[in-house]
Amino acid sequence: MRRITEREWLAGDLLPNETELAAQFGCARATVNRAMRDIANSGFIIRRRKGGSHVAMTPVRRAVLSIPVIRIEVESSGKVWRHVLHHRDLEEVPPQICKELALPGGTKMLHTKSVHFADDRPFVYEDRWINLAVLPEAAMADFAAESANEWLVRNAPYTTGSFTLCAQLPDAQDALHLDVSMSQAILVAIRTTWLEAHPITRVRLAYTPSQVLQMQL
Amino acid sequence: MRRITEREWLAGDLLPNETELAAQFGCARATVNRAMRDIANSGFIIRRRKGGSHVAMTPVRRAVLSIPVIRIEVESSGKVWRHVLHHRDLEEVPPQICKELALPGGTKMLHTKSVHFADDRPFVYEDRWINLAVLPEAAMADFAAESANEWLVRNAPYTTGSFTLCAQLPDAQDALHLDVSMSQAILVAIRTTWLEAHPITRVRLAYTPSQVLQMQL
DNA sequence: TAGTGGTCTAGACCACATA
DNA sequence: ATGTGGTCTAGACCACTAT
Repeated sequence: MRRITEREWLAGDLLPNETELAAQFGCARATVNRAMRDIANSGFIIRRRKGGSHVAMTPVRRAVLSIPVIRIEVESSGKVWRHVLHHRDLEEVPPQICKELALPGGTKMLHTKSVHFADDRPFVYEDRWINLAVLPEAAMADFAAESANEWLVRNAPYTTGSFTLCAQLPDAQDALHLDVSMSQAILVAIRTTWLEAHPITRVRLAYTPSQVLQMQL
Repeated sequence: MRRITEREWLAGDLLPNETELAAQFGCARATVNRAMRDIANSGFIIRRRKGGSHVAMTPVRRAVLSIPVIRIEVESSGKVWRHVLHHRDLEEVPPQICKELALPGGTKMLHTKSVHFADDRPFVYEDRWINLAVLPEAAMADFAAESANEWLVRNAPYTTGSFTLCAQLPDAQDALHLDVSMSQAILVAIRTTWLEAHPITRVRLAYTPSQVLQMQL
């Protein structure tokens, strides 16, 4: 790492192999392997069998966003979390969302709408669809007592998912629930999770205008 | 992992220790260690010496955003990338940014402004500060030929950084350079990178309104 | 104080991609 | 065909921290 950050080894350069580095550092090959695997995970080098290890040409810069349960997110900033369930019904899924989830048109899912508060100020407005075909227990869950967000984290392990972020102007519902004007930009996150090939849940989160997302490089 | 995703081991449960698991799987303890370290890194378990390994209470879900060089980002969507440098000057850094970078007020840095195009349509407007104290070579670089974005990726490895996303309405400069109205929400990313304790660069990227950020869970 | 994970070693065999 | 990283082993000692 020192040789890379101090530009002694430049982008594209071939590094010595593990055996050679072990000799240089006077340690076992396994120790070098462990270190280089960590460095490769962090994106600074590219490793290939037979090809050797190279300093990454365009260090793949990755930002990692931690997504805690919303209650934890609020409470960890020292505020009091509260949650109001506005809507809960079995409904036909809009065509666009059906397409997103690769489901046939006219499928019905559990639709919930709720607002999370931080110190009695709206924090995020959540519009969620839950697939009862995969998760029938959700029909019995009391989402007024435990938020759907938290219930799902505890009860619905997933194998894959996607997360999309965009900037929008609040629609009428967003503005009403977040208590903001319709002329301020807000962050909107759309998240879907899947258990193998089956969609579990699709949620749209509308954040209040002051919210930012902080990530670590 | 199977026992966690199939909810045989629930949130908070104590896992057997490494020696016990090695016996169960009929492998060496080092192999169990390697596997559990990976699982801990992916957020499913929490490990503590003497305390043992527990299934994470609120699985910290992480979304990973890949940040390629902007030219690559444009070209990988099949479009032609082009780049125009509008401004390049040694200037006094505004107080707010000085504070952000933990620099004394009145520090001077290289200030560049440029627009990246995709198929001749504005893609992102970049407003960047570069710390010549850490990176004197940047004073000589021709950012009209190679974008500052790309030059820095090739020439300025960093050790830490932060990445902040927010939704904003374009200011006059954004609107002008991106050729959009000032009443559409846009995504704005602010990114800083550091080499140890020294700030290298601070950039604000204003995206066009249609842009979204896609991440993998 | 004792038990856990963290780390390292010296050696071995294997899978894979490249020359 | 060959050299590289990938993985595993059996053992050892250490650092941390819960009890």
